[in-house]
Formats: sequence, C-alpha cells, structure tokens
Amino acid sequence: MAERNASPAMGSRGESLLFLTEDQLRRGIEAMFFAYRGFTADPDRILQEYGYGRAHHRAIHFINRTPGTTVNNLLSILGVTKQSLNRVLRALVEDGLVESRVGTRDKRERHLYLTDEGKALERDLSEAQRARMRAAFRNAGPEAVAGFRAVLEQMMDPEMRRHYLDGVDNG
Amino acid sequence: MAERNASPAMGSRGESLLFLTEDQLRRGIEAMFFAYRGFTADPDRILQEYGYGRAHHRAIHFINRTPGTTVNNLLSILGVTKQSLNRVLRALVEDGLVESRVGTRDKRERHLYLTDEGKALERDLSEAQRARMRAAFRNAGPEAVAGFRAVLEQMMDPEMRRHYLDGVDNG
DNA sequence: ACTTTATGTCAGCCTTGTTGACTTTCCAAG
DNA sequence: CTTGGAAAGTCAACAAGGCTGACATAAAGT
Repeated sequence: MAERNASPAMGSRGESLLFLTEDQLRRGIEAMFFAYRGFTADPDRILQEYGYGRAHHRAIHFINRTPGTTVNNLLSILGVTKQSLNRVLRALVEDGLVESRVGTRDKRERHLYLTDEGKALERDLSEAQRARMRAAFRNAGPEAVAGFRAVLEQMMDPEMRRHYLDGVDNG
Repeated sequence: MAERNASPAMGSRGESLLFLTEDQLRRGIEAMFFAYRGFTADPDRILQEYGYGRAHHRAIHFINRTPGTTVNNLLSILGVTKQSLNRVLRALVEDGLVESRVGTRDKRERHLYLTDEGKALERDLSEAQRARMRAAFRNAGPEAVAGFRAVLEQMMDPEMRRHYLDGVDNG
C-alpha cells in the first residue's frame, strides 16, 4: 500500500528514480520471463534428442563445474528433493554419463564425476547455451553485462547467492 | 570448435573482450539460473496457498497486462499448447478470477478479463515479485538496470522479443 | 457450399516435482 | 562396543503442467 500510483519520479535527494516505477518493474519481470525461455531453448532441443530434460542438464552442469561434488551439495544447489535428484542421477549413471564414487574419508558420501561421454554432452549443451549468451553479451556490450550480473545477483536468495559466488575461477 | 581455449582476451580492434571468456559466460549462465529461482520464489509461495501454480500466474499476469486479450494471443505469448492453457484458464474461470467474453466482431474469439477477485490476486502476486525486483534494481542502480534489460532483450527469441516490446506503456 | 480459423474438450502420456516410509551404510559419541 | 544419527538409496503414490492426437462446434472467409 506504500508507493502505489506509479510515479516515484524524484527521490528525496533529487535523483531520477524513474527506473523504479511500477511499469519499469513490470518490464523487468517480463524481461526475465521472456529471456529465460530463450536461455533454455537451445539446450532443451539437444536434450530432447537424448531423451533427457532440464533436470539432467542442471545436474550435468554442476557436476562439471565442481567435479567430485557430493549428492548433498548438489541437493542444496539445485533445491530439489533427494528423490527427484536421485531419479535423474540414476539415469545418468546407468547411461554411463556420470560416475558415482564412494567417498574415501566418509564412505557414506558419493562423489560425482562426468565420464568422457558425460563431458561430451556437457560441452554440447553448454556450447549451445554459451553461443546465445555470447551473442547477447557482445550485442549489449561490457557495461550492460556488468549491470546484467549486478541485478541478477541482487535478485537471488542469499543461499543461492553464496552458491553463485562459490563458482568463481578457483578450480 | 572455433575459439576454444577460453581467452579471446583482445579483439581485433584492441578492445578488452574479457567479458566474453568461457568463464564469464558460465557465470552469466549460472546467474540466470540462480536469479530465476529467486524471481519466482515469492509468487510461488503465494500461489501455493491458493492451490495454483506458475502457469496460473503467467496467465493472470498477461491477462492483466492486456485486458481483453484472446486465447490465441495468450497462446503465442506463453508458448504452450492450447490444451495446457485451457486447463489453466478453465480453473481460473470456474474459480471466478477470470471472465471469458465472446467477441463482438468475431464471435469465435474469447476475450479474457480479470474479475475483481482476479485483480486482487494479481496485485498480491505481482507486488511480491515487484518488491524483490525493486530491491534488486535499487541496490544495483539505474545503469545496471539498463544493462540488465539490454542483455535480457538480446537473449530472447525474436518472437518473444516482439511480445516483450509490445508491452510498452501504451494501454 | 466448402475451407479455414478459433476455441474447447477428452484421453493418455511424460517429466519433474512432492511426501512418507523404510533400509543400508557408516562415522562418531558415549 | 554399542548406539544414535547422518548420508544415501529405494519404493510407492501422487500432482502439476507440459505434450500429442482426435474430435466437436461455431463462425468467418472464399
């Protein structure tokens, strides 16, 4: 019920706050919706050929990013139940794309790795997705990319932000 | 197979193209993934209370954006089958959130409107989503917001971009 | 009169999410 | 050494929301 009627035009210090109007926010919401569709479109096509879905892509992506990650760690990144993830991982292991090694320190844990075949599919999928991202970044320019990432980071839940920031070039 | 080994460091005209490295692209991909989760988290919680899902939210959003829109138009925006959309619309009409009026010029068409109850839910949902978007925009600043939108627009499929650009403040 | 378009609907299938219950393995504290 | 609890796997059942295919109806267009 606060600032309803769409025109916070000027802030208290006189900056233009036009970018915070209801209409601008709606535009941002729709941008997310439409862009996410594009973002997933190319991998979805490839996955379909293999009989996999987005859930498989997500698992493959994060196993590739952090080889040897445990099931539990993957669960907290993906935010699904272990039953859901297990179904996906079982398929990937059975099909020989993922290897599940019993932990050495803690033998309850399973450490996940992509096989060569898994890496090949990962490259296929992420190259398709990167191609679109690359084109978008190039057309928009480096400053836009910085803004893109700044806004997205702010949109994440804190726990997701931690996972996101984890993924820096450290291994 | 083109520019594989992650370092297109400098472009032909000498600009820094560091923002186009494989790693930067992967970061962008993960930003989209994690941010989209945050983007949908708040409405998802509200929808659950009403026994609805994201599909209902999307229908409600675009009916609100363009009152009187036809089923066909909604189909092309949402990119689902009429059977899928119909299931959702039927529920919303039965529950009295959406009104479906036979067209006057073309009586085959159904024009869709939110009822007062529908508008109330729409406000609930979009206010939750806007609150997060507003915070993200405010923390990131106007220039970042411009970049955010520029990149997302580039990421859309052309048809989706048209729908996105349609939604300018003209009604 | 015939064709096309817009919509609705029925039936059935798949993926991917959920909960709940149960087992096995195994580290670690008592 | 025993036991509690964490990590993992598995089974069953269910729901949302995608999909395809087939078919019905009304109205518009040719």
